[in-house]
Amino acid sequence: MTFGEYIREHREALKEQDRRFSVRQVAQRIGVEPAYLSKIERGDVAPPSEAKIRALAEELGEDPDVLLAMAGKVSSDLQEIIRKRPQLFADLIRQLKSAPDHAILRIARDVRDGDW
Amino acid sequence: MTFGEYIREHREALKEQDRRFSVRQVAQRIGVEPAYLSKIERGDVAPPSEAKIRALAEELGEDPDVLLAMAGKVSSDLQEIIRKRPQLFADLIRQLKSAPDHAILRIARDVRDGDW
DNA sequence: AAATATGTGTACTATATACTACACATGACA
DNA sequence: TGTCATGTGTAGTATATAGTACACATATTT
Repeated sequence: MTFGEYIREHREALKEQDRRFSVRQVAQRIGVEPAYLSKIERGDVAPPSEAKIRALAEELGEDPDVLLAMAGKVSSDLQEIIRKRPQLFADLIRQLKSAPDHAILRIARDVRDGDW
Repeated sequence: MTFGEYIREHREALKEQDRRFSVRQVAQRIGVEPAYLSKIERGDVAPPSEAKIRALAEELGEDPDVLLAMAGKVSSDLQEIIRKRPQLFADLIRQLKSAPDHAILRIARDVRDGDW
């Protein structure tokens, strides 16, 4: 499923219950032209900027990191974290490339709980 | 220290011992015009593409992830790893934002050794 | 039936990215 | 001293990114 398809699907679902989720009205709320959002949803143009994707995520109640990923992007705040300690993070992330989900989850939990 | 300054410094250092490290010759080996490399080193233009930065890292014996970071970029292979599991990695990386170096290092080591 | 809202086609535009090509003054060296 | 290499100034190019503006046919609402 492409970025555009995903957006369209979820926007239309919300529209069932609330007609404020038309292309035009969502476009207005996230600050783009309706024709542009329409083209994005149909894959006629590339996904929009990170800022617009974030606004869209907020509007549709979706996870911004997931939407950014579908758009082929990585959140700029994550990039900044990595850029500040490139060797440490590059090494760790490559190690985790083939780790199972539960292992990554557990590490995140351990770090959060301060078990280190 | 900027990307350009760093490159110039390290290239000049190598040039002391080996005159094959002139702007012209390095430029030729990494596949750019000498004038362009000159401008990069003086910060006259933005850092080059990821591919050229990698070639430069190879040529100067530097860590590509570090050079990419100085250029304000994050390696595309890391971005791809994150994009495949955005929630897991986004969460983990944000957790590790303020973790001390030794903690991140230890996690990477633990993962490598399979202690999980 | 009239007014209004909706989705989309077409045609642009502005800025950034990632360079090349050529010329030229200066310095090294044979 | 002539040749060759060196670093750099100027000008230009191709492609990507991130959109806008307007018009128009088709619903939907009043």
